[in-house]
Amino acid sequence: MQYRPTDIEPKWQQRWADARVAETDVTAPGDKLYMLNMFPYPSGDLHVGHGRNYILGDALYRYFRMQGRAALNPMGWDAFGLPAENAAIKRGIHPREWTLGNIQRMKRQFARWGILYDWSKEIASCEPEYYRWNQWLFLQLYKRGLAYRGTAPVNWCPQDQTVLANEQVVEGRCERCGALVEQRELSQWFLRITDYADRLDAGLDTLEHWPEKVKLMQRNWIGRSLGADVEFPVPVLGHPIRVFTTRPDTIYGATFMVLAPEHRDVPALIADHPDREAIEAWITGIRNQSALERQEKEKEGRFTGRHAVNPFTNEEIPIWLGNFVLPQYGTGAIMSVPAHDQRDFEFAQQYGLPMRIVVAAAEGRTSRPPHEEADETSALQEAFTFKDESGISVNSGEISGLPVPKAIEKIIAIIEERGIGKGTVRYRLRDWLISRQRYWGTPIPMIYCERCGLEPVPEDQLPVTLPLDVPFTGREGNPLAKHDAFVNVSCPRCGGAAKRETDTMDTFVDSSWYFLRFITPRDDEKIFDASLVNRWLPVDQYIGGIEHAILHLLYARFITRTLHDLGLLQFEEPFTRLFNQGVITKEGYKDILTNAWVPLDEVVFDDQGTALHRETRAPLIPEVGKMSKSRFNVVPPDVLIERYGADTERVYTLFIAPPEKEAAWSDEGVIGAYRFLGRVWHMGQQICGGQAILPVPGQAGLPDLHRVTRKLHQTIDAVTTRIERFEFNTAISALMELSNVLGEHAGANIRDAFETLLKLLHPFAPHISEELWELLGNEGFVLTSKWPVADRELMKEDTVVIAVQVNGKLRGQVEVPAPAEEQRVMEAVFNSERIRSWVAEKEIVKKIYVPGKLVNVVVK
RNA sequence: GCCCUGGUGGCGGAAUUGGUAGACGCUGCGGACUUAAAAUCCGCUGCCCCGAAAGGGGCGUGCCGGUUCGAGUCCGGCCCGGGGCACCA
Repeated sequence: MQYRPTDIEPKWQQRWADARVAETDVTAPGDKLYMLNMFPYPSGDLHVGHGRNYILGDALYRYFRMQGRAALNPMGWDAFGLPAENAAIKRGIHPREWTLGNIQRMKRQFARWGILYDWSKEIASCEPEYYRWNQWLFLQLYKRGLAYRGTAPVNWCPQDQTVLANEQVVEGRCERCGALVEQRELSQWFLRITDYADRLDAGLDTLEHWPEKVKLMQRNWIGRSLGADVEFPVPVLGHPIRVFTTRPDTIYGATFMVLAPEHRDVPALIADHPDREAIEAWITGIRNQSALERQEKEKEGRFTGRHAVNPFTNEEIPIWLGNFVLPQYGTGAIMSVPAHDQRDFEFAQQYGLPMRIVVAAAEGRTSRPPHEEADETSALQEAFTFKDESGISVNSGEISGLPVPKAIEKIIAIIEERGIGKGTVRYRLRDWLISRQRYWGTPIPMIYCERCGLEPVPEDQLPVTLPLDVPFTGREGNPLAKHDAFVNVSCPRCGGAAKRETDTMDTFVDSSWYFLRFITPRDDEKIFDASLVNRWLPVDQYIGGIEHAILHLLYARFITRTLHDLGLLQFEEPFTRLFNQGVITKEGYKDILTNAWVPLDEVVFDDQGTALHRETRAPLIPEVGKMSKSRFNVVPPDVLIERYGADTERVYTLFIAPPEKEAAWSDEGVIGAYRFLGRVWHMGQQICGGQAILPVPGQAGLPDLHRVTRKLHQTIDAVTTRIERFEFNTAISALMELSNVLGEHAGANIRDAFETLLKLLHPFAPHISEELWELLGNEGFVLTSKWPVADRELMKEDTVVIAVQVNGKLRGQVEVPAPAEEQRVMEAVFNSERIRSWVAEKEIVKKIYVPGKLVNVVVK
């Protein structure tokens, strides 16, 4: 019987569904294991690139099931967001309808891939049953002062008519639509994530099973830096200006001060300046710049005409304004040490400001700066940082002679003693702006009353339901604001007329706690059952794309901590193990002239095989990129499954490359996986048809079943350890090797070995595994059978081939019975004619024996 | 600029602690089966040289150098690709 995947796959998918194999009773005892794939945004159709993520998770899930673990593997939908609203505007479909339709399609696709989720726990963030807990969570944070309303310059996307988070601005453009982002001052809702900056940073050290890369990205994002706040007296102001520095040890070298143009003392400083108007105009110009513009501008400054006093040298130092000083970071003011900070150096060079060297290279440092000895600052070409033991303080009073770290310690002590500042820690992290002027999101449960002011919606009135009957024009901001019945409410405190908040929440709020809801998804009394959640969480294995390495994971870690502080959770880190899979790329065609991607059906080839654009006859270049509709390089799973089956897609997807790496899809490569499964299929048919009991003539006239057994146990061992290490590609290659060995013994009694192969194959190709398992007369699912255990004794080889080297060059090999004892190996080596000829008449200096591997004879 | 990665055949990729580089798969070539094609099966396939053949020799993991009996793996210095951050004081 021919291997026809389409004949068997739907049948098994149905059987797994009917038997509810993936449904987990979270109240039952057992060795719990919580697996989770990041819940997807239901954007519609899935391609094979998406498949990698889910196939990987499913393979792992099936493996753990067979290991006897009580594994939970739920799935849901990150269902709020902009694309649904855009679809409504463009095509007149209601966002809800569009979203639910996509969910149905994607669910069907998951089933076709043979992926098992516990659908009894399905959640969708756009349903009131889910988002009411978003609102509840918001109210708890509000009560604790962790949600607040603030005015801030925000990134405004003129195209989408909405506010974007810093992280949604990529190179000054909207992450979604690519429009140039503008700066606007708006009143917004924030979550005080900066209160947790230290804990979020410190917590990274406890995440042993997270990729180093992700931890590093988080660490950089939080941007913890240690330093000191120091006050510099400013006689003309009557109060000092506070600066933040990470290098208080260089304070003797602070020869000027630079303020952000937005600094609050600037108006007073320039009040009497003869060119006041020109400076004010310059400041206004900078204020109107977008973040991108400001970043790209050269360093530029203006002298205020005023001076501060360096509290250590007691010198008067000029106060400048500089576009490179950021108002949001530190105190918006810096002390400039041009000799030891590159930015200050450049600024000083540009405006001819003085510099003083206060750090010298330590003894024994190989590269010494040119100015040494002479204190010749003019010889400096760039700043010399020396931020560790390689630097020694000089010309710095009481800290002179100390290595930099010691000097920092001591100067902070002095600063604190003198009461002019203190050691501080600063973070790059900003508070999380969650307001969105958008319809398709969770309404923020707040009310504005003219008499009472800001009033939270009482908890017993939740959810604040998102009205469905709104117009979608794509203009003039949020459609919710035009829904009178939604907006006009009575104040929960005084009962008078009041207005509802029309901002909705950033969808990252939805995804910052969804993993908690999966345990008790239908609970309408509370956000989750704390005792069950504390048993099942943290998530044991979280799987998702690297694109969520910073924001989603950081927000989830933050919200988990706030719930911990509310006394609901006993843990602070939501995900114990994290795995980020790589993207799948595929070649597409790009027009040389316009640099635009060209659909495949518009590509023709000339005699030389050069790709041409059918329309214009312009040459095209093949280019590899992430699969996306705009690149016309997607591989739809339907076509693939129709032709080769889901098992083939699964095996190929996992075989193509190590899962964390980027992988290039190859249509030819798929055939290899298909052939492999075809061979397994035929072997199964033969064994089932009784062709398996006849001995085939081997070298000794009999099948080498010993070799089969050995290979089988080696494979059990290899597949098991490789799955545990996420080395799916080599796990599958081990199975191919086993199937090749079994193939050589096709006529022998390999039935037991073959059944074990089916088990090992199950995580990767579950349908064919179940089908052949049943064909061989077995009861029950392979999925619910027990994962085999390797017998180390049976894995051992009978003979050992020892490589023989002379002076490190391979000169031959000898075969000895296992175990390869040194004496026997050496005898064999020197009995070999061939090898003796290489060492003949030379003095043997040394013999090196590596057990079971090689012998190296060193001769003179 | 800073940080993190990676560089192995025509291609995707294998290679515990330094110990026979190229597993497994794709492609390509040759053969079997077939009226033919597809599918399937078998063999060969890193490069170069000697040989009719059996066989033998040399080179080879981005480049240069070092340590070692022995280096894809360790050390030093470069070159190139990918990703993240980017005036964060």
